[in-house]
Amino acid sequence: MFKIYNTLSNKIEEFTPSENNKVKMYVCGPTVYDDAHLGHARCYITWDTLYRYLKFLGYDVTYCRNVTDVDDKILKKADAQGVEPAVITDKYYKSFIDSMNNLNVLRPDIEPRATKTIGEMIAMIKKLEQTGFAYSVDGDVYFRVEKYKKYGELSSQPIDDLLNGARVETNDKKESPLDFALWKKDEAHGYNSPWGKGRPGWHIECSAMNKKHLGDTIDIHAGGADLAFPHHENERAQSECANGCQFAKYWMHNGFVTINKEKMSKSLNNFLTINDVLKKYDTNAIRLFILTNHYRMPVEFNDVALSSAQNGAKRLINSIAGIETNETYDNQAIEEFKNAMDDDLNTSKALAVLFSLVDKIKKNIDKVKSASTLKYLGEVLGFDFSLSQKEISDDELKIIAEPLYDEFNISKDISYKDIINHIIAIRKTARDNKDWIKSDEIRDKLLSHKIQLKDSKEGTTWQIL
RNA sequence: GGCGACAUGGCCAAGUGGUAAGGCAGGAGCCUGCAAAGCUCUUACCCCCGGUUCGAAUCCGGGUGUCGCCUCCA
Repeated sequence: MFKIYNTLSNKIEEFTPSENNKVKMYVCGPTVYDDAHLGHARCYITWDTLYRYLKFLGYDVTYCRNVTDVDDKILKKADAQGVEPAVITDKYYKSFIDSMNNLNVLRPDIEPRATKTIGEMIAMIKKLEQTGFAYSVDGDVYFRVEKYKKYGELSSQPIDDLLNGARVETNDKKESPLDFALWKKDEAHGYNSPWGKGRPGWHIECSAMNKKHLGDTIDIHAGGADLAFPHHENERAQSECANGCQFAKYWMHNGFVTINKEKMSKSLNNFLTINDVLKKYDTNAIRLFILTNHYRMPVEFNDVALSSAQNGAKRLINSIAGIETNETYDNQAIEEFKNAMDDDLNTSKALAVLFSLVDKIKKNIDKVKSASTLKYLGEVLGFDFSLSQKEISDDELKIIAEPLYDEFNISKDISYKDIINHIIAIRKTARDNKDWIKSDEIRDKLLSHKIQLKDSKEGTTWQIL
C-alpha cells in the first residue's frame, strides 16, 4: 500500500486516488525568467520520481506542470532589456526544458502556460467576487482571507498568529493585511478585464490552470516547501471557494538544496545552474545525489557529495554493461523496492535494493536476472542506463583519432576507426619485448587524450573517459 | 515573536521499542611487468541530561545546536 506524507494533515496517509485508478497530479512549475538551478533540479527530479513510481504501480497518471510566464520579474527583465516579455519567457522556457531533458526528467502530460489561461483566471476571479470572497478596489482585486475559515490549515499557521506576525503593509487598499491580490492593475502590460487593464496574481494562475486541465478536485498537488505558504495556502483558498469543493487531496512538499548550510536561491545569489553542474557531473550522479536523501529533508550541496555520488552512480550504471538484459525479474528485489518506495518514497532504501542487485551481478548470482531487474527498477528512479556503455559515434571517434596520427606517427592508411587498436598493437609489441618505458609512454599519451587502456589476460581494451 | 523540521561511523544517509541498511572515502588482499580499471574482505553502543520499559537511536520531559517558513523563491 502506497503511503505518502500529506502536508495538509501532517501525517503519513494511505494513498487512494478519488477516481479508481486515475491519478491527477499538479506540480508548480518554474517562473521562466532565469536559468534553472540545482534547487529546481531537486524539485523536479523528486516529482519525476513520484510520477514514474505511480506509473510503475499501474496508475493512469495525468501529470500537469505549469509554466509561469506572467510575473513581475519577467516584466522587469524584459523592460531592462527593452524586449517583449515573450522574448524572455521563450528563452528561459527553452533553457528549462533543455535542463530537464539533460536530467532525464520525463515530460509532464500537460504543460500549460499562464498566458494561455487568462480567460479562465478572470472567470474564477469573477466567481469569487460574486460570492463575496473577493472585492475590487481601484482596478485591483483582493481575496478576502478571513472569509475562508480553513485558511492557515495547510501550512499550520493559525490565522491569529498570521495577523499578529504580519508585516505592516503599505497597501491600504486591502481590508486586511492578510488579503492577497487576485488581479493587479497594470496599464502598461495588462490584459483587458472587468476591472480594467491588469495582470493576474501569481496564486490564481495555478488555481485556474488546475481547474482547466485537471478539474475541480485533484489527487496530488506538489511543489517546493517554500510554496506551502503563502502560495499553496492561497491557491487552496481560491480554488475551494470558487469551486465549492475540495481542491487537492494530498499536498506534498520537497525540501531544499542548501549550500554552506543556506537555502540555495536566486535571491541569496548562491545558486549553481543545472547546466553548470552537468559540466562536471553526469545526470546519474545528480539523480543519486538527490535520491540518496529523503525528499522532505534538506540536501547539502558540495563537491565532495557530488563526486561521491558520481562514483556510486558509475558503479551502479556500469554494473550492467555488456549484459544482455531481458524481461526476467527478481521478484524479491521488486518486492523490497516497492516496500521502500511505498513508505513515502524512501528512495534511500530503494537505492540499497539497487546496490544489492549490483552486488549479485558482481558475484554472478542470477546475473542476467539481476541486471534486468536493476535496469527495470533503476529506470523507475530515473537513472539513464544508456550511459553504461559509452557508445561513441563515428564523428566523435574521428575527432578523438585525428591528433593521434601525428603524435604517434601513424600512416594515414590506417583508418580512424582502427587507429587506437593499431596503437595498442604497437604497444603490445613493446610489451612483448619487455620495453616497459615505451609501453608506459604510449599508455600515458593515450590517457592524455582521455583514452584509458585496460590490460587483462584476454588482451587490452580501451574506453573514453 | 509565531509555526515547523532536523541532530546516526571520516563524509553522505536509512532505520520510530528487541543485538545499527546502503553509498562514498580509507585500510588489507587479488589481478598486473608496474600502474589504472575491476574484483574480494573490512571499520558505529546513534548530540547531552533525566524518565517510561525486561529492553530505546527509536517513546516522554528538559537542554544544546543547525536549518526552513511567516516577503519573491523549487
